[in-house]
Amino acid sequence: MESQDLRNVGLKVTLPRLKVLEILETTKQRHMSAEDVYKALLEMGEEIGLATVYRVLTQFQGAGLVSRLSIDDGHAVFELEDGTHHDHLLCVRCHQIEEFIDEVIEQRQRAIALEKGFEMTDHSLYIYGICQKCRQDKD
Amino acid sequence: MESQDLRNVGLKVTLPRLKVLEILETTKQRHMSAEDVYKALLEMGEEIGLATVYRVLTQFQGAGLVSRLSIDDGHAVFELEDGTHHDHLLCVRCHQIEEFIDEVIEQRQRAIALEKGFEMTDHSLYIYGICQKCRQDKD
DNA sequence: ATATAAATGAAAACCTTTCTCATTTACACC
DNA sequence: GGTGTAAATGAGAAAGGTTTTCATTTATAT
Ligand SMILES: [Mn+2]
Ligand SMILES: [Mn+2]
Ligand SMILES: [Zn+2]
Ligand SMILES: [Zn+2]
Repeated sequence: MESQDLRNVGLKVTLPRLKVLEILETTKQRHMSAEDVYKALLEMGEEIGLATVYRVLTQFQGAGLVSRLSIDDGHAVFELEDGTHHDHLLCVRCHQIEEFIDEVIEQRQRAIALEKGFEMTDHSLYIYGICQKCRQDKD
Repeated sequence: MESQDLRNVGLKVTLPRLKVLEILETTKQRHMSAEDVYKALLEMGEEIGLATVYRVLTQFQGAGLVSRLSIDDGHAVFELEDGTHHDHLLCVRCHQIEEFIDEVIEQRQRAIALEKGFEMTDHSLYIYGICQKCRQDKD
């Protein structure tokens, strides 16, 4: 049960938090905006305010339950944290998101930070492009 | 003279465009937000509206005179285009920006896009961290 | 059950960026 | 050098995603 997940990270067990967690765990799309989550809640019959959705997602991020991607167009999407770091490919046509891991890139990033005297705290890498399906549909 | 630079890219020579170009060429900080440029203009005694600064910077970008970076916090910064693609390291303390080029990373990105069937149109890579100076100051 | 601190909903505020529209300006032409 | 016309500008409004405010509701410790 998710109640324990919430208590484990020091959050009180409330209906909005349980429902948001449920959405994230059961929805087919792994990457969701706050608006996506909000709409999914409405469809589910839960009248939870958008402000609360934002608050809950931000708390989840702080608690390490979800991570937030900041897409170029000033739009954030959230995904359940699974412990494995990965980066993203984004289709500029259909907005589909794919994930990838590349240890060579990770390594080079660490080397560059070191070279420049930076203590790396984070990094973000997005590859933008046109996905296979969109390229077939028409170009 | 910059007038010719503007004509070369098909832009009429106007005072706002000349002054914005002058700021970008003479300021010590290579990476500037629209607000930064706007303030620099005010200090220079030029009363150019912020909307115009945004318009001019966007036109310059379209013309290939400047490039725009989208930083994580939904903030854009502009820099004079010098023809060489590069990526950025950002200090999360003092917001200093450093640049780097890494052909290994560039190559891997192309390979990943290919692997996933994406036609890459762009990519953005930011390494966040604490710069050398900020680490010395106190940690 | 009760008290208390925390969480919520609704709406307003925020912040950066873009748009609207009346006014000004650049530049081609005479 | 004037003139006409389309383009550029400034001020402010609007946009759009996100955060804040504040009165009300809720979770949890006692
Ligand atoms: Mn992901
Ligand atoms: Mn740069
Ligand atoms: Zn696509
Ligand atoms: Zn620093």
